[in-house]
Amino acid sequence: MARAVGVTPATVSYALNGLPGVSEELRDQIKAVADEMGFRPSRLAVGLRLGRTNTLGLLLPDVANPFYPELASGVIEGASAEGMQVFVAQVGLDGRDHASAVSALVDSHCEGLLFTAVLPHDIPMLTDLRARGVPFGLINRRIEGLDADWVGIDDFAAARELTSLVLEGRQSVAVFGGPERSSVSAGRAAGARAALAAAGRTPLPDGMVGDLTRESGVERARALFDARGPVDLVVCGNDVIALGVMDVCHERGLAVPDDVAVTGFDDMSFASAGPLRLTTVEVPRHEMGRQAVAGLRRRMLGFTGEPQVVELPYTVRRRNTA
Amino acid sequence: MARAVGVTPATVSYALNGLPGVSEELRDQIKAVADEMGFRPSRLAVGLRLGRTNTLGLLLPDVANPFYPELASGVIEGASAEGMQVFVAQVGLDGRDHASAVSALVDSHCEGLLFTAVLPHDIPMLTDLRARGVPFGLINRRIEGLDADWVGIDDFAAARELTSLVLEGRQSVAVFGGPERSSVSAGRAAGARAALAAAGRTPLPDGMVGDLTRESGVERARALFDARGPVDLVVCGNDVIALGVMDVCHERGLAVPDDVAVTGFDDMSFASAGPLRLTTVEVPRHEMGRQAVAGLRRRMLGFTGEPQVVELPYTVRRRNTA
DNA sequence: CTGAAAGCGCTTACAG
DNA sequence: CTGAAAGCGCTTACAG
Repeated sequence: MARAVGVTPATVSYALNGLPGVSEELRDQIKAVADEMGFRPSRLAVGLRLGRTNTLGLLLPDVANPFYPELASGVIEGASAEGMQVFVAQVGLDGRDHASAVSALVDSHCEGLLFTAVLPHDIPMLTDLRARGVPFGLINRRIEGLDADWVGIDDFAAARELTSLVLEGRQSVAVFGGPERSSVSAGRAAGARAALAAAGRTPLPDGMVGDLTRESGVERARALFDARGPVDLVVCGNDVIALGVMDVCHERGLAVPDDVAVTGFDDMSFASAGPLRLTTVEVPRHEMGRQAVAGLRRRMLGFTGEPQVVELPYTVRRRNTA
Repeated sequence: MARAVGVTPATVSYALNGLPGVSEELRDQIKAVADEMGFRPSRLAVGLRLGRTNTLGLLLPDVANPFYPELASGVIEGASAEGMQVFVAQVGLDGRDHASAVSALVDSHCEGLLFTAVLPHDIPMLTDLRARGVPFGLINRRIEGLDADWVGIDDFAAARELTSLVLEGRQSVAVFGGPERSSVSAGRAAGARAALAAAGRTPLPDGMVGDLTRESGVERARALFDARGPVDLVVCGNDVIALGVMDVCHERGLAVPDDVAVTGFDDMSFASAGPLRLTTVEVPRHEMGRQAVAGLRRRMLGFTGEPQVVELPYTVRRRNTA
């Protein structure tokens, strides 16, 4: 490329990066030739030289839960708008493989990492990351005892609001939460309990903890109905669990919401499919991704202030399942 | 790192890469120190030196359609199993931004690219890519007139099989396909038509082409029912369209499948939600991703044979909507 | 068996 | 205003 114009690589670099020290005429000529040849600087070489790669890493748990792809979409879109590229790595639902995924990402000189499913046992890995000076942010889940940038919603308040809204006239209430150690699931379950407590009630002890899957919803609903017959209301930790609960209602001939009311959480696209129009909380997944990138970007640019906590607005959607 | 052991970087490189020319004793010592210090070679430097980055790029259209995340999951999993990392880039539904996404990926020295939503107008971009020696593969959609590695299913046969299966007793049949230029949508629509033709029938001309979205399903169903009243069967280009059609059936008090039968395509997880149990075709999305990586990997390793076409098995799932 | 040197493709002080 | 040189962190022929 340099040879084509008859100058040194240095001059090309100056010209293309708009630095002073090269005449306008020559600059234009170099730019023209670069365009013509389709010359583009190697990001590898630039990264190595500058120590800045414009790359970030995103860690996602498995994709059976459509929550994550939409979050990822926000991250990729936000990154792309800033000229950054995104390595996406996949980790187990329980955060298995976090460590190896992280080291692969760090080896590739990601300038920042975004985590979407942290659990308490990830603390050593994260403090190690911090010690190595790699900025990171948490999306959705957070960890008690680890101050870090975080983007999410107030799951407690949202669950309390949703539950209060549908509680009227419902006596026996089950809360089908998610994994015990997930801050998000814990917040949602606590919010539901708080709403019940405000009405002077306590939830049934059945099925409070479990996976955020449809199968888990099915299993827990079967066990619950076997043990207690149809209950009045099942508050679910996410829409997917709610789907499983409604599968069981259907299988046992129970009408939703007349016999059993059901609420979800997240407002996935399928939550309002056909006759099934789930009462749930809309979580701004895409925006969470964008905001997380914005925060990480600031860190990458050297911001060293206090951990930033971004709590986004949610929307309770009352439809026809509760 | 080299200094810590008191040898040159060269010796460290030899030791860590298991090359001959360094005593076992020294090798062990170097490995021990490397582990202790958490030393990991910079992928940037290795990439620059070797011209091999162990990185691939995946281009996805927007994620509203849950088809793609599961495909992406297969790609990421397959790549990870081979020690490769994946840059994920997002392009518009109609392949807008393909060119700029591709050049960003190429700048980052991706050794191969995987496309999931190519259209005929992408041909120049792809031939240019080939001219530059960057291997690529197509998943799901392909393009007539461009020989390239491809992984997918036989959409024509699957749609024909599905349609024949549910055709009995259904007189007026609409086919709600996807975008005209998508090979996948075209194949599915043609398969449905072939099944109809075999029964001596032709589809209604309404709504044959449209987006693969729920909104499009809603709009087309409304227009169809307005024009012709309830039809006997609507064959949809994917599950999401089918969802929209069933929304309209519900809104107009039409029973599925008694008044209107509906079929989908893809078998997304929500396709069998509660009372809604869509008759559809299961597409092995995850496996498509894995196979595409395997094929691309061979190319990256220098395989230059004929374009490889991998047609994966599908499964027709007859449930209760048709 | 080990060390010194060149080079991957850039950028950036530093001389001219 | 332009060119020669060093260096980012590695790997790999090439001498010793």
